[in-house]
This record gives sequence, C-alpha cells and structure tokens, in this order.
Amino acid sequence: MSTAAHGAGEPCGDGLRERETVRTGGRHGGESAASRATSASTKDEDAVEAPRNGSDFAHLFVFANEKAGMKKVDKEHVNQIVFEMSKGSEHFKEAQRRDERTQAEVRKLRAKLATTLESDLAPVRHRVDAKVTKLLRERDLSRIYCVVDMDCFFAAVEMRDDPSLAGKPMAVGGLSMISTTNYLAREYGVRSAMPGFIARKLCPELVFVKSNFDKYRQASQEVRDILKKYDPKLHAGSLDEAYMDITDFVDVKIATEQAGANLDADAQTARRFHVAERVVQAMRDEVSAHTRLTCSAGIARTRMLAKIASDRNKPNGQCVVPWQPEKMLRFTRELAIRKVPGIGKVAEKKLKDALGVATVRDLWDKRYLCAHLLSAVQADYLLRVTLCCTNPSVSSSQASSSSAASSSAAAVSALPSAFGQGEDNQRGRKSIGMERTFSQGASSVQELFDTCLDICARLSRRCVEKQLIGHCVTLKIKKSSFEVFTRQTIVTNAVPRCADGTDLFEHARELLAREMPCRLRLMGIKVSKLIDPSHAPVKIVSSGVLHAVKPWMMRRTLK
DNA sequence: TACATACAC
DNA sequence: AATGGTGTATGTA
Repeated sequence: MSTAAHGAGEPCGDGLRERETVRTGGRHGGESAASRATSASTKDEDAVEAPRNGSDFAHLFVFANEKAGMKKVDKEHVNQIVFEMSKGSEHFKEAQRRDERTQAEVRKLRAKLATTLESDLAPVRHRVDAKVTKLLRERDLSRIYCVVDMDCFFAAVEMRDDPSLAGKPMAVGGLSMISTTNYLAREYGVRSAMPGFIARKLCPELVFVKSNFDKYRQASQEVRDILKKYDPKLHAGSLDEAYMDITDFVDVKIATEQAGANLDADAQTARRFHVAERVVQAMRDEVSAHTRLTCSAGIARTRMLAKIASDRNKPNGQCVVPWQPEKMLRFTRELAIRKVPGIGKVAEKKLKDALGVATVRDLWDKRYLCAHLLSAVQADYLLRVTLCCTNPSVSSSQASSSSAASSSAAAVSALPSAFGQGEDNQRGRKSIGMERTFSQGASSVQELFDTCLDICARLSRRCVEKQLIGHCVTLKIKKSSFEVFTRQTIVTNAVPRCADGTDLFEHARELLAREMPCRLRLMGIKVSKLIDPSHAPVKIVSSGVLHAVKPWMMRRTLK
C-alpha cells in the first residue's frame, strides 16, 4: 500500500506556480464568448462580439456531454441544431441565467485565488498531507467490486419485444423528453435527456416508443435475480444498474476449483482478479441468455472505479481496472473529472475555469488549492477520489445507493441497508414526493388548487401504501419561465394520515395560496422529515370520490 | 429551519 | 408548439 503513496507522486510545485498555471491556463482560463454574449453587465465592455454558434452554448445542456456510443458524432452539427431549436425559448433563457450564476461563482473563486498567498497555503499543506497519510493508511482494497449496467436499457427492452424496430434508430419517450435511445439513434447525436422534438430534427426517421415502466421493472427484476446468485446483497442503484461485491463468490470459486498453492498477497490478488473476470463474463452471458438483454460491467477494487469502468466497453463489454495500486492510480489520474461520479457539468466548469483542473491528475496536483478554495466536504471527497479511497470505511458491506456518487465522507460510510430489497422496507428513505408538469396553460386559480389536491391525493395514497408519514411539507413550483421555487413548512402532526390527501392538502394549500397568483408549468409536493409510523399508526381513510376544490379552500387566495 | 443548487438515473 | 420525475446531499443564511 505504501507503494501507492509513492505512486501518487510528489507534492507538486508551490502555490504561486499553481496560481500562475491557472491564470495562463489555456482556453478555459478566459471568459468564453458565450459568457460575454449572455452577460448583460459585461456586454458593452467588449468592442468586438465574438461570432456565436451552437458550440458556444453546448455547455448549457446536459446532453452535450460525452456518452457511450457517441464518439463519432458530428458534434458541431448537433450543437448547431440544438442551438437553433432552443434559442429564444424560456427554457433556454433559464439555462443562460443559471450559467451566468455559475460564471459568477467562477469569478468569485478566481478572485479568492488571486489573493491567495503562499503563506495561506502552508497550514493547508500540512493538513492535506496528514490527511493523505491517514487515508492511505485506512484504505481498504480487500474487496472486488463489480458494477453492472444494462445497455440502453429501456430501448433494449422495447427492441427485444418488437422485432420491427430492428435496424431503426429509436427513442423511448416522447416529443418533449427522451429517456433512452438505441445506438443507431446515438449516431445522430440523439440521446437521453434530449427533448424529442430536437431529436426528430436531428434524425427525422427516429421512431418514438412510449415508455412501459412495468415492463422495465419486470426485466430489471429478472436480471437482478440472476445477479443475486453472484452477490445476494447486491445493491440496485436504479432499474438498469447494480452494484455488487463479488469477492465472496470469487473466493469460493477459487477454493473449490484450484489447489491452494502458497501464494504471496500480490499473486493471490492477481489470481482473484483473473477469476473475477471470468466470473463476470459468465454472469453477463447468463443475463443475456435469460433475458435477451445485454449489459456491460466494470470490475475494480473500489465501487467508484467499477462504476466508471462499466461505461468503458459499452455495449456488451466489460472492463477491469488493474488491481496493482500504481496501475489503479494511473487509471484514476487519467480520468477527466467529469467521469467522477458527483462531478456534473457545474462542478466541472468551476474546477476547469477557476482552477484549471481538467483531470484527476490535476486534482491531485492542485490538492492544496482545492483544500483552500473549496468546501471541506468537497475537498475531502476530491482528495479521496485521487487516492482511490472511496470505499466505505467500516465495511458493513452495504452500498449506499446513489452514493458511489455523492459519497462524501458521510455517504461513503454507513447508510440504509436494504434498498431495493422489497417494497415494504422503507428504512433509510428520507422523503417521498410527486410532481407534475402540465403542458402549458393550467393557470386559473381553480385549476391550480385542483391540481394541488390531486397531487396530494395521489401522493398520500403512495405514502399510506408504504406507511410513510412526515413532519415537513414542501411545495415546489416551476414558473412558465422555468424558474423553480420551493416553499416548505414544518407541521406538528405528521402527514398524511389519510389516503385521500385532505390533511396533506391543508398544508400544501396554505403554501400555494401564498404564491398566488402565478403561471406555473409544474407543481410538486414532497413529504420529508419522515418518522417511524409505528409510533403514529396511519389510519387509512377510504378515499372515495375525490372532491373538487370548494370555494372555502380559496379563502386565502386573494391577497 | 428555509431555501436554492447540484447530481444521478 | 414543444425541455421529465424521484430522491439524495450540500451550502448558505
């Protein structure tokens, strides 16, 4: 393990040099044409307006990001179409406003950086170095993880069940939003999270299929049943993903198959990895034989690396991250930071534009600056990433759902156990909510309260089914301008206590009334601060016919 | 505690 | 014409 510490490299240059690097750091160092073009405040400071094209705005869209099967797409063309179809829309304007806010954050970070002195970094160095030592000492590489990710899951299920789709570019979803596409569609730049009407522009012959979640759940369960044989405690991150610890399976296989030669630690690990590779291949073969769906997998000594590797040889492939600490580290350091779970487009932009950090190697080289400029939680997480210390510290061997991703110290350690292990087990859940986008126009006061009641009723039914009640009610609204607000309140008696949602609606109505009048495109209700329902049994009140909003409910509307 | 953001799938 | 739904975590005030 100590080799890893050395493999990690020497602390790089001093703070001043780092600062210089940032300032002169290539094209990410300067304000982009897009930022100038969209920033009212700085507009007239520019004598020349840079020419604008779709690519200048690509960063506004999540789906502009690299995705499996899209290597050879003509990005310029895609960006241009997306831009043409989007510009001027309310959605686009909101995206620009958000972007402007992150630019402001970047400027703040740069300003802080500019006033950072060598003397500021000295104590940081000490702290970080100590932390590195501690992390490496505690690092647990004793397990072998595997992340299985179904290929184009929803699209694959639909194609399996409808042979007429073969050979055609197709998307699951509708004209407003696409949830998945097959690889043929990806060649046109059409992918998940892209609105369907833009996708159709990119690929006029694109076939749309409505989503059938029941089918996907069923298929997902079939896959899971197979995977469980390899890790009974597997952790289903979502319908199309599973986090597994295959150590035990591999060790049993080795014990039964191979004579127990006396091997040193490294040779043993090498053998385990070798077996793991075959085991995972067999497992994937079994999945495709039984479900006619293919999947890809990643194998590594950390969950995070297994997750990243699962994407590498898509579709229908697998990737092993070398087990040798130095090689593992090299793999890690070469990663673009955007590949790191938890670093999305905003964090990527901040790190790149403010600190000149583009890869995990940069993250390591500038770890002192990160520790100085970023929040403690984020700096800690990033440091762990650079050292491959993202495994849960005290085994208990439970994955924490989405938290291979968010995995700050808190998330990496213990979280809920049984997740996806049955309907009834809701332990560990923090909130439950429901939201709905209405296709424009629903804006009369009456309609909005009707909608609110309806959402409350449906949500309450789910809560009652799952035996969930809580003390915090949150109203979420998205205006026609795509701006989002939330309003919340703590209630003394946990809700909902009846399946028709009337008590939940009492509170939601109050929150909504305060925001009236307004034009909305989305409304959502969430119940959080959940409590153990056994302390306050939920009385199931038969809901009967949902009644319309009565005039008395509108009491407070006109203020 | 309230709210806004970011992120994942 | 037209840009989702569900849940978690974090930062800030």
